Amino acid sequence: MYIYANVCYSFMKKSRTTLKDLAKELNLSASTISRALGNHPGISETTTKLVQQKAEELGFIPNSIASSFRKKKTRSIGIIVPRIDIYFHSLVISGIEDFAYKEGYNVTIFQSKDLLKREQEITKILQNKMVEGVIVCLSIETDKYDHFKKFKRLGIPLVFYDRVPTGLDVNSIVINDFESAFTATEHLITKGCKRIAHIAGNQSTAIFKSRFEGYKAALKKYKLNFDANLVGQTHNLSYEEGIIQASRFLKQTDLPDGIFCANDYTAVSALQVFMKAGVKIPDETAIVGFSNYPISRVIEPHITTINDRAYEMGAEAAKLSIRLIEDEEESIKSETISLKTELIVRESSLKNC
Amino acid sequence: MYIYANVCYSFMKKSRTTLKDLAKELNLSASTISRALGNHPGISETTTKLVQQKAEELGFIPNSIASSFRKKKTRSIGIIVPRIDIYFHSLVISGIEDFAYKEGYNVTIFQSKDLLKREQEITKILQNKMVEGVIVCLSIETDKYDHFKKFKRLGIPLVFYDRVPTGLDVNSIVINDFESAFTATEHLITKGCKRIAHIAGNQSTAIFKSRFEGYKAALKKYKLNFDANLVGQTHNLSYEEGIIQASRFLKQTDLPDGIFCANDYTAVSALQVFMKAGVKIPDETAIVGFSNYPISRVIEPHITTINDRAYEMGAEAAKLSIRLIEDEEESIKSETISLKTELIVRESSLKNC
DNA sequence: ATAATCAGTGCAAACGTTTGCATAATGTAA
DNA sequence: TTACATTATGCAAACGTTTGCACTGATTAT
Repeated sequence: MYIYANVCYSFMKKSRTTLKDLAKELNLSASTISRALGNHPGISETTTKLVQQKAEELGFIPNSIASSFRKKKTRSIGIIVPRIDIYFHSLVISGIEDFAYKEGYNVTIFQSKDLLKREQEITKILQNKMVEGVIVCLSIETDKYDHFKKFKRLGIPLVFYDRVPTGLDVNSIVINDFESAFTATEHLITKGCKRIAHIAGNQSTAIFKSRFEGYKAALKKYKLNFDANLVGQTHNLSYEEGIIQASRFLKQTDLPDGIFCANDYTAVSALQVFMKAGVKIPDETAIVGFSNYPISRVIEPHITTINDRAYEMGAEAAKLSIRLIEDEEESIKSETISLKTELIVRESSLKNC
Repeated sequence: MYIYANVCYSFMKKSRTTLKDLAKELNLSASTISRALGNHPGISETTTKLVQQKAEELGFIPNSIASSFRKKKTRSIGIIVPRIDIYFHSLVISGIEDFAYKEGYNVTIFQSKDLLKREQEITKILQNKMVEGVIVCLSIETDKYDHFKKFKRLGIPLVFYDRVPTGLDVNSIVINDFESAFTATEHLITKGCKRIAHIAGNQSTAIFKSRFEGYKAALKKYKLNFDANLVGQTHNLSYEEGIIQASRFLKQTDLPDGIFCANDYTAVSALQVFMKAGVKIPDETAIVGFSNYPISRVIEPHITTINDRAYEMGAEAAKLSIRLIEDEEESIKSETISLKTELIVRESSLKNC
């Protein structure tokens, strides 16, 4: 006795309709179809209409892989960021995606997780001609740049943002950290602060070094003493490190009457540590942060901070990248675009003076 | 007199070395090269070594477009999110990217910007066989799902997360919002709250409706009155809307002694509005939020909240998507994975009872 | 010694689209 | 009418890789 089973091959390849199918259907050549769909001027209007209608009817979907392969254009951009879930980067990516979308490009994202090794792996993947341009924010570990050299040889334009290679001739989008920090510190000074502390980021990273320099330059300009005891070095500007440094400031015999923090997280720490100790913010100590994180406009008192233009940075990066992709005569010169930041004044620095 | 210029065509196509180049160089056929590079068992060890060494030497980079084209496999996944710069989504994407990267897939990201029309456009783009799987969080406007149907016909597996189509048989990763809200409310009740308010999200969105239902169910179980005056409906759970609703609660003759908020932003609003009015948190009014945003563990008092497992949600979505892509016999059944949430108890609900 | 097996390699087609060039059909000017 | 320009379409190659099949020469089994 035998039992016959009726097997249903649900996975049978649903083969798509191709150009050729359409061609056969309409008794035209594949080339005519291709041109008609692309609104090529050489094709008569009637044929064009006919083809487009039939394509719609048969649910024709062009195989963009085949097209990319033939045209050697993928219309896609690769992005390497340390992590996506850092607010700053998510904003930048949003700016990139928005601009790229408008221009008909799509974006493929990779996280280096701040590991040099992973960053190197990713560059290898991206070189397989999957992307026409690459936008990068370096991992914190990155201290050599050989893995990026191949892109140049392959004619794939590279744009860096925020954390950019030092001493190299590259395209980059940055803000002027020095100037921004100077402005922030100056703001505290004009509000009457005389003894201004700084919570600093990792000094091996150029941007945090610049912020520190900007702070010192402002002090110098207004002839205020620089006191090393009023500088709290941190490794990664975390909330917890901010608490440690602010607590250290609190132990000084002479309290600082202003604190410029290299980011908003540590500004929150400083705010909370000082308030808990009974120090009045901003009247006894004013506080300025950096980056305009969402929390800065929510925590009380709201924190004065620097708008670091993350979204615009992304949009500019995409714009530059696409220009470099599409420019016939690939420019030899590299470009650095520096975005104007903006001081957002809120309660945390509004002392009556 | 003539001046001769030496023109340097810097844009001359730097043509890559191809398989054929390698083949010619080594007097082997392209197929042998291809197999050797893929460590095909049919090729002798000596030849394999030889080829790989030469490939390295000539800086051969496989053209993955050609490979994708031939193999009909792109190893890439498309993601559609409302916006990248919402912390929740950036976490989910991080989870997706991490898992996908480990499996050798890459991810291409699109933002619907919460617009149905843009979502529809994106689905069209994604159907061009650029991706093998698609992961989606619906736009807030989306109330019809026809634009997703083509994916099924094309055999491209679709996985939804968080905001998923209602009444449709789809793959999805969600948390149990009902149960989570129930737990959160129950927590307030066991802390002694008798008059519990709720700041609710848009009730046309399933997840916020479920949270509201969970809140009501907990009240019912513990025989507490449901008071419509203690429910603040919002459109998008923004910080500002939270302030409006919390202020409304404050005007009641009988203040709520507990507030369950459908997200952490509105929990912050409630916290601040009540504190400013001199209400002691948590002793007079306890507060619980939802989603475990970074701010909830930073603001003082720290906010009790629900960990909504965003990262894990992404990882699970990627895992399911890849399984569906690689499974030969494309399963007919669709799957819904519900992740366990977790109540994170912090100061804002720790009243002495 | 013959047949069968097997390891190692090559041939050639295929994937679906695009595009330079050729061709056919029509219109226009001399 | 002839020559030429114009318009609309088709032909066929190309993009670089992968893969089924065929082939060769060597080894093993009968």
